[in-house]
Amino acid sequence: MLSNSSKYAIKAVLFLALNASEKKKVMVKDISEPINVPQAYIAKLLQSLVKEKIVSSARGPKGGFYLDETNMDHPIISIVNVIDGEKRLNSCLMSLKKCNEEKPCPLHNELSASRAQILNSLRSKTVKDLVKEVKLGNAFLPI
Amino acid sequence: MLSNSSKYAIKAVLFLALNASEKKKVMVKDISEPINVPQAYIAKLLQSLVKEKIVSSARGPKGGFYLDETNMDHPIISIVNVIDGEKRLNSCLMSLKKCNEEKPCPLHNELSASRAQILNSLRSKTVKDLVKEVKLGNAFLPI
DNA sequence: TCTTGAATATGATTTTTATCATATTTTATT
DNA sequence: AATAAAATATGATAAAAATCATATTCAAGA
Ligand code: FES
Ligand code: FES
Repeated sequence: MLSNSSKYAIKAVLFLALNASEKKKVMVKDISEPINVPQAYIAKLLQSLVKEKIVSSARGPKGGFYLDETNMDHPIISIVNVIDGEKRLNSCLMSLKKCNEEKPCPLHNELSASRAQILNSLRSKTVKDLVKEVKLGNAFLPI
Repeated sequence: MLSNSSKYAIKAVLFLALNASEKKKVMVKDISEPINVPQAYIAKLLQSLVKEKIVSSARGPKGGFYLDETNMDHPIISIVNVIDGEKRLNSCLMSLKKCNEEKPCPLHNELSASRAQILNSLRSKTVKDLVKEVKLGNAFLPI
């Protein structure tokens, strides 16, 4: 469904949203441990996210990663798109290509509605939305 | 979502259901071309499926693959389980482990219903069910 | 029973994904 | 300006998934 890398990235972004800010940046080594992802690995993922402006960063002493207000408004799918590419969640369930709506495969009619719902949630839910759920105690960050 | 291998396997099974029978077995080379999967690759997948009794086979001249009546009644998920293993569709969307229902991740509440629907369809729909849809012209086999 | 046509078992190779390592660049602090 | 602390760029290695190759086994038909 999602690659390991995407899962890691989502965890990291949410962790930052909850624990960092422009005036309290967090370094990779303080991210990797609580989210349980190897440091060098999450560092690389974060770099990709910074490049696409999904997260913010600053180097040098007092540097680190954080999310600014615009970062918080990104939909979760944008994280997945950066890490996994656009087509991962989009390909036909029976072939490697995307759905052919005129000639749907036998799984399409059965499953496409559910899949569309998932896509839709990932598109509409922002980092801020998920953070709110965690703050309300309705959801938890898995390690 | 599903691995390439699972998709290939599902295509092959459906192809057999539509084009083979105990008295009209089909050889790998006559399966691989129409479903557009390399021969040696689909051969290996079919061998796994035979071992788990998802498809039937016979060797020697006049041999080949086919589906008998019990094969036709297998749910699609059993194909996926043989090829991808049980946990592929089951892991938590944010971590590598399966859902923790008591402490759901922030994506869980949002997405688990849709995911459960998908699982449910794969569990309830049999090979025979999908074949029927194809025969009715409601669905098509992708190459 | 010999030959031939098929699946099967086994394993090698290639590609992709995941993971690790490090030299370079930037910036706050002294 | 010099130092040190951080991200960044880049690339190496390891593991897993996908793909390819082939020798072996089994069964039908001559
Ligand atoms: S055509 Fe296969 S899932 Fe849409
Ligand atoms: S999907 Fe994460 S806890 Fe269920």
